[in-house]
Amino acid sequence: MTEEIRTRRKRGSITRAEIVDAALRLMDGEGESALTFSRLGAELKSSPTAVYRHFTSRDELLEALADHLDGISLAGYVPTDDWRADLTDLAWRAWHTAEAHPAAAALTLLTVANSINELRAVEWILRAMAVAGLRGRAAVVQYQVYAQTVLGAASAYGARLASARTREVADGWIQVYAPTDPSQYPHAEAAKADLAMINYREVFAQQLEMYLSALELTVTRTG
Amino acid sequence: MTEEIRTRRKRGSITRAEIVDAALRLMDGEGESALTFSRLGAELKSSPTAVYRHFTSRDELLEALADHLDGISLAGYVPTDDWRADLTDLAWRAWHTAEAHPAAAALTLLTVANSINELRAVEWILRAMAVAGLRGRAAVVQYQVYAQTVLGAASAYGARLASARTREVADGWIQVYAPTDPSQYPHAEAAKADLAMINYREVFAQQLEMYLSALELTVTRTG
DNA sequence: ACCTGAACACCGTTCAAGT
DNA sequence: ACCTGAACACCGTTCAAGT
Repeated sequence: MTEEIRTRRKRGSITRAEIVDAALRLMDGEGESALTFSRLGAELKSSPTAVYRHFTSRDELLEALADHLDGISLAGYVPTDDWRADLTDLAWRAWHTAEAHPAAAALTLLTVANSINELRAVEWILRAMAVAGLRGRAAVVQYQVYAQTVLGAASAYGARLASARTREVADGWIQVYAPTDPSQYPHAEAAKADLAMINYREVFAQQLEMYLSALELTVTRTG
Repeated sequence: MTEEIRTRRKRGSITRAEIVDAALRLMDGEGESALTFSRLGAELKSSPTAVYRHFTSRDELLEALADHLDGISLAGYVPTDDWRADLTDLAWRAWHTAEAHPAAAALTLLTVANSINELRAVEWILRAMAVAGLRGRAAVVQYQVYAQTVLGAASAYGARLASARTREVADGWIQVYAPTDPSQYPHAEAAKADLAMINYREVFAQQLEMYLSALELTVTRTG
């Protein structure tokens, strides 16, 4: 039993950025369930309710967290004149962010944040589409297809890592399917060993390559 | 003020299927926040704790819900010898399930359920890959790419519909981006009108078509 | 894998009062 | 968009007792 000693925090000493950092640290360490006002207060060495001076609700905090993850992904990114290299770079940045912050990525990557770093991402992706030769509606549709492909895969990866971490299962590998009556599922049964050995990074690499090839085909057919 | 009258439910009169149906009805009507033991009890005309005789936790109920959604998607599906038609059919079935049950789809579609209907889906998709000419590891990787593409898009769609429903925003259209300094984001600024008019069904159709074309190319190159 | 009501530890949020 | 502690309505889960 240690005595809880806490000196009153000075007026204005808590910032939104500090709160978002604390929230991310909690989720990285112990998953989504660790993100409570009580735990945040302890992490910030303040009262749990102090967070309400900076965010009106838990949802608003999550929106800020989504923007923060976008910011992490984009940090240091510099566009080039090679659209395919740029879209590959941006995709792996999202993937690595999900890998570093799985619980937060699973929770926020699929929601539209309408925030500043999301806008920066939109700008860079649309720029790459323009370099590829796409304009107007076609460029916007491809932005959506690209974003859906990358963010869907990254957040699924985050969800798998987060649930694996809480269930103490090995990372990156799918669980084995164990049908009660294998003869009813011949293809799944035959693929059992390969299903048990899937590496998600390789699947993402394949998915990205297929999308970019299809995009290149679309572009050359149009241009 | 109406008097709450509830007769004791008979032993064995509550089934897992009935509970899952009630859970889905609650989420369809009022979103994820409506899925509480208290609301479930009211829906089942039973004690909230009766659910614990059939599921050991809320998480286990969600796993059963995930399986139920897979079952809804597959209902009436009959495979053919046209792999491209089959993969298109299965993809739109997932999409329409997300459209009919957005909150439940957003919550469960991205998690691995390891359940019977998920196994049925794996079997049908691997069968289509086999018809396309893929075997072994290559078939399993393509199963993963396909599933990630379709489920990522469907659950993102569900999440958007669910948040639009709770926020009373029009369905199927993206919110307008409103940058504070438009000149910093020239491509996003120029695409503003098109971004505001995106139809997600069309984006999904495009994404699916691009994946299937890329798959066809892979297959013909290999075979 | 029977159904119920009371109880427990917790959670997000509000608000009057302190600096 | 200041920080705190008490309070409120709720939530998932447990458990002894009823059928």
